[in-house]
Amino acid sequence: MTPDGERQIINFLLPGSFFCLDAEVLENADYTVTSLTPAVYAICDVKTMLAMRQQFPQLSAAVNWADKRETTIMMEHMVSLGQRSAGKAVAHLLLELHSRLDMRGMDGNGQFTMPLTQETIGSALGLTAVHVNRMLRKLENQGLITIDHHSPRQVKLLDIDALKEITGFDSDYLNFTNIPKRTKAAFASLDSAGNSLPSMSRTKHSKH
Amino acid sequence: MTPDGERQIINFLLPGSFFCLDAEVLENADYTVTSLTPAVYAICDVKTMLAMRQQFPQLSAAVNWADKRETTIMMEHMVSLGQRSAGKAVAHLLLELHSRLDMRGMDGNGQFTMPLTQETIGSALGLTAVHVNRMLRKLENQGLITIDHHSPRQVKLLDIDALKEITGFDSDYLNFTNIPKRTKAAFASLDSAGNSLPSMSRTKHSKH
DNA sequence: CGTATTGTTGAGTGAGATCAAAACCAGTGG
DNA sequence: CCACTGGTTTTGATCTCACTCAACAATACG
Repeated sequence: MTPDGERQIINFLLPGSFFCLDAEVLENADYTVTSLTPAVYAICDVKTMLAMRQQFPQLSAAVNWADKRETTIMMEHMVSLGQRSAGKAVAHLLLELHSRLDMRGMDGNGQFTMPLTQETIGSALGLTAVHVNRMLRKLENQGLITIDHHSPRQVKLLDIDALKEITGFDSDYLNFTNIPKRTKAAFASLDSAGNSLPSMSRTKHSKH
Repeated sequence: MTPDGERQIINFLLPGSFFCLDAEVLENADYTVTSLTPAVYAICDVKTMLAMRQQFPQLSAAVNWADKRETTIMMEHMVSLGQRSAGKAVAHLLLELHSRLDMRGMDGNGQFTMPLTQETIGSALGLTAVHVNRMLRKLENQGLITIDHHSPRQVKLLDIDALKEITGFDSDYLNFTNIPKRTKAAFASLDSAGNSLPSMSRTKHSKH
């Protein structure tokens, strides 16, 4: 929140998300977490977390993977905030939510329940609720989406390919194929080599 | 970069920054890193990194601390992109750069060298170079800053308190007092207790 | 020097904000 | 079952901040 009462939504947590991982190393956060729906969550205290990281390095890496994925999504949100027009930003967000839910099997071909109000969408994209409304209506008039406002709010993407084309949506930033080969290789060699520290880092100089 | 050639700058790396830590767990990044000035950097391969994390858990936590700090700065940039007016966003960025350099002793009372062009600032804040120019000129006319455009570009903040007041700048998000007590305590107890996994996580339910 | 990059300024335009009012809907309580 | 309430969506009219286009000045650099 800003001093004058505006808020910026940083990210949307979906089922399966880790959050507040910074509590491990940061004294206090300058953000808050609120739930838009009833939700189930688990708290893991710092001591447990750090013990886990020491005893199960690969599990620790997996947590880092999930964490970095959230950061990547944040970056994509920054692109929407800074570079995309209102219409594209709204459509992009719908595609993102659809994609993230889809890979957990939580949607049926383009349709998903979306508990976000237009005001909430606006707070995420830096737009007013009024303008979000106009953009949604435009997408609906273009035959790209339909929205059923009866709770629970349902969104249906009618032409995903067209939406992707319009917004330049590239799902690569969501579809990480899990831990990369180099990471697996590193763990494998660490297991066999008895944990000796490999080569020192190299120092390089960049041109302007 | 977007398909239509626009770019969004995610963050500015200053001397001492870690970057591309996601290479540990992500196959490929959808961002690039470029240097605006000659720079010196070191590469640490994944294997070395993971070995370090296993052998020196506290060093690992320190790296995570630096990493989370970057994420916090990104969040503040999202606030600028989504909620702040152009003038406030520009002033806020100047205050941030000043603060970050100040805590490394790289500025002299409000003055620092800033290799960013107005186009670069625009790409970070979602503004055009022309409008960044107007905002900078306004700040200068208000007697809040001066800029010397002879290379190396010098910025001087004449009234930091006024700038903070105007932009709602709160340096808390930069001034983390290093590792928090709970983290230190966790490490201490882990050292003495022989690394047994403490209590399991608790599951909770949130209301709507 | 000459050329490319960066900064500056003005005039006109437009995307999105603001203000305001009405319709719709989900709960609540009588 | 209905009236009442608060939150959400919808639409119109107006305004404004920031963009676009364009020209020129200043500076950097080979």
